[in-house]
Amino acid sequence: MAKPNHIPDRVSNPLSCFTCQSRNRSEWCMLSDDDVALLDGAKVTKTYRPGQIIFAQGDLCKGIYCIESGVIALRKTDAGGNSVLVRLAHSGQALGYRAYFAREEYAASAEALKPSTVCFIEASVLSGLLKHNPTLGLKFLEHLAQDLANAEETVLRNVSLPVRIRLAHLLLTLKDRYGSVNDEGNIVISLPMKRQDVAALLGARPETLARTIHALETDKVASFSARQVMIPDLDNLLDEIDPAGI
Amino acid sequence: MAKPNHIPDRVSNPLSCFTCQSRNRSEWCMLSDDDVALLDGAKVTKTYRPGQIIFAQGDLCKGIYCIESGVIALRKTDAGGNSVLVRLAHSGQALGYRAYFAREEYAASAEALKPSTVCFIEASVLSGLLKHNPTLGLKFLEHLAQDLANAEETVLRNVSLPVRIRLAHLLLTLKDRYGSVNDEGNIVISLPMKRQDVAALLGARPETLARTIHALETDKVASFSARQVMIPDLDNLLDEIDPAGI
DNA sequence: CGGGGGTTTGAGTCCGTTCAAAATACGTGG
DNA sequence: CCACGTATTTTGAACGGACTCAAACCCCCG
Repeated sequence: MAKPNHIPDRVSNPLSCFTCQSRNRSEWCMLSDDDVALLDGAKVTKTYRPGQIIFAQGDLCKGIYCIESGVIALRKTDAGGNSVLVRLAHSGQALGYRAYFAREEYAASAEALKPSTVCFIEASVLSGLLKHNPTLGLKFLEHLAQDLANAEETVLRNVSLPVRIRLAHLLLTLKDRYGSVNDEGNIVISLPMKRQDVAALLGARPETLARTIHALETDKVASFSARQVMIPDLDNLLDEIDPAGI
Repeated sequence: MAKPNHIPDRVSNPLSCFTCQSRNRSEWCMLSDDDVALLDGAKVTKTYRPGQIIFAQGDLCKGIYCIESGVIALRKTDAGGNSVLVRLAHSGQALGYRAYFAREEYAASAEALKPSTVCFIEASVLSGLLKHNPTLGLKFLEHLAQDLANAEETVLRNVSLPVRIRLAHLLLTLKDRYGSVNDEGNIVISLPMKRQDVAALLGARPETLARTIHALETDKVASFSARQVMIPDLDNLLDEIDPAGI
């Protein structure tokens, strides 16, 4: 009677919202102690292993999720089976709020890329908090507005820039979260996903990505091995994005 | 001392928010009479002729706009001069709320495509209304969430569908707002924009659009003349989008 | 040590782009 | 209302980036 692998583990003794470090970096940071207590009592915490699905595109939205730790990919697929990776979500970020506020079904699937702990907050609890706390709504407004800016930026980049430059842009943003500097002073990025997903994030095929990676290595801009990216000189990468160096 | 053409006309005797038909179709529909009075007293109404700019990408956001009548294009341009048309906005819709809620500069320019009347509401007035009316914030949350869904849908379509099918999709949505049926029972769409803008909406070059239009005409799906599109049989258009007819 | 998913490579094709020129529509002033 | 100049749209030819399909290669894991 082993548990099927696709069922996440319910955490029986989860972290309290009061001590949750992620909360301070999230939209919940301004809640009163009473409201945090409410949140804490209502949340359901689960853990997901890489590949497990938190919610699937088309599912009814019954609340929103909050990532305590881990990395989640939001993947969107069309009728023809084509798919893109909309974005990555990290600890402290909410999940599923778009569908919640639009009163729609999920327009994307959420899949754990790393072992992740995620709390679920039911719609009724959330709507209570929102009525109670006007600034909570404003936080979500800010978040959605920035998501929208990112999405529109992506539209523009996808139609106007070749894959090579889009990849350079992506490495630059991944560097901030997943980058470090090694002994030789090179920037090293530990990618949280496989090649397929990097391609899906760029709106390109895996084959195209492989070729583009090869080209960047030939030009000494970056070297890739498994999920490690080494960038010997950041200026070279920046030159990709802005050849003129303006 | 004629007024320069790029300066919009300030309307000295504008329509009251109480009688504004557009308000009922907008996020403002649920305001109390007191709040409508506040809005009415604070708004500044201007008219714009085709080509005039309501706000420009990079400008500081000092409030939001509300379209009383007309058609506005939101255009986004990158450093290299590439640009896409993000969306069209119509009477009853707000403008510039993304920048307002994200506390950012405008990420796109708003340009009148048709003669348009637009009201401006200052940030201080708006923030007062938002504090006062939690449901106003929820309305904007819903709007932003739907905008985000559209933007992500656009990302997916742009990377996975050819221009021809994207154009078919576009015609289908334009039909709802700009379409009518003529004497012979054909659907006729009066495009509110020039070819360049249709291309920018598809994320394609004008030349590509011209060729694609030619192809659709050859296949008897639609015929284009100036800004009129005639669709003799809607099924043909639907077949473009879903060739299998599933 | 043998699968099997993921990645890479190769060859060929297609779609969309670029650049240039011709045709057409448009607005403006006479 | 027509003529003119300008902007837009269309057409053509050639190029190129990304895709498809297919096979080989590689890990990684059982």
